[in-house]
Amino acid sequence: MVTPEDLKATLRARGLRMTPQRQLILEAVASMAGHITADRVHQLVVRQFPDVNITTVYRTLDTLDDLGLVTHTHFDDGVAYYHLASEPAHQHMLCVRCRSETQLDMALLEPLADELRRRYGFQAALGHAAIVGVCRDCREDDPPAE
Amino acid sequence: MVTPEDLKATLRARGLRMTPQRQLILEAVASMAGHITADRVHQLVVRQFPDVNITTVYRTLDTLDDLGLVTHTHFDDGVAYYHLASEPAHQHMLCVRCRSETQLDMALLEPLADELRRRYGFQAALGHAAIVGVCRDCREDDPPAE
DNA sequence: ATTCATGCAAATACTTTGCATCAGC
DNA sequence: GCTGATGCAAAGTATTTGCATGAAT
Repeated sequence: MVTPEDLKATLRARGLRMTPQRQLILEAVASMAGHITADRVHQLVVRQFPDVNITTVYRTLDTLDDLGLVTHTHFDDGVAYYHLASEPAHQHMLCVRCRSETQLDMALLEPLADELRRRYGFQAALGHAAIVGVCRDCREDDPPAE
Repeated sequence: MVTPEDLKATLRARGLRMTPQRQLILEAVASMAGHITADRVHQLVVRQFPDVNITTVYRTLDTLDDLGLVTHTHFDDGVAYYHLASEPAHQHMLCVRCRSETQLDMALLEPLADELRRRYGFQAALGHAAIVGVCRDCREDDPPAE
């Protein structure tokens, strides 16, 4: 859990300032167990402070990402989904047919990450993009080609 | 290699029509060894036929995707990158620091795909999204946290 | 002749930028 | 008071939609 004091300290270490907006936006991300979009963060923040601008939300999420407090993930729609960096690493599988999401044990990705590191020296952020495909139920209805 | 006749046959099987635009757009995708964006396809097509509209490019790429002649991939910028479906399956690793791309042997992803199929019944399209991370050279300059 | 495909313009969704004002330190 | 942060408006990028015209069958 990231307290306002933690946030302030982290900001100051970089010469940045603590503001109510930054605190609110971090709290909004934290309030969401899973992922949240900039737009949704804005909706939540505006309930309490109607004048906070969506621009500030984008800028702040970017700042928090730089600070390492949050990270973001892309599904297959070009939208950035944010979550707390302190959350346990995880991954999602997204069914392109029914749009259902299945949470995934990150341990399954470790062997691949190790292999990429060993073979290519590449430090893969495998949680960064959701895995898309076709889920079991949809395959039963109409199996994909491959 | 997809000939105009192949295209026509594939289209007709679905009650769709053969048009010069569709042929040109498919050729543009084929001409590019790797990935190509809708915008880039448009640039290529317009050289020969200046009046072809970008809307038609988007619609046609979508149609070709439905027909299974092309597929698309997302990197980390929300842009769709297209390539021929008949190309050998492959994958890219994208360095978020230097934006360099490394081609990847798809065989490395097979174990993971198998595991996801076995455990979750999920047919993953692992080539659909690039793997982002930090490449060897950038790690040497400034290693990432994890 | 029918009906799908195209071109054009406008709209949409997400995100970024310029700039004057405001507020944290 | 200095300088970074914010709000607002406007622009930017990728993509989609409505509709009248045009072309494939």
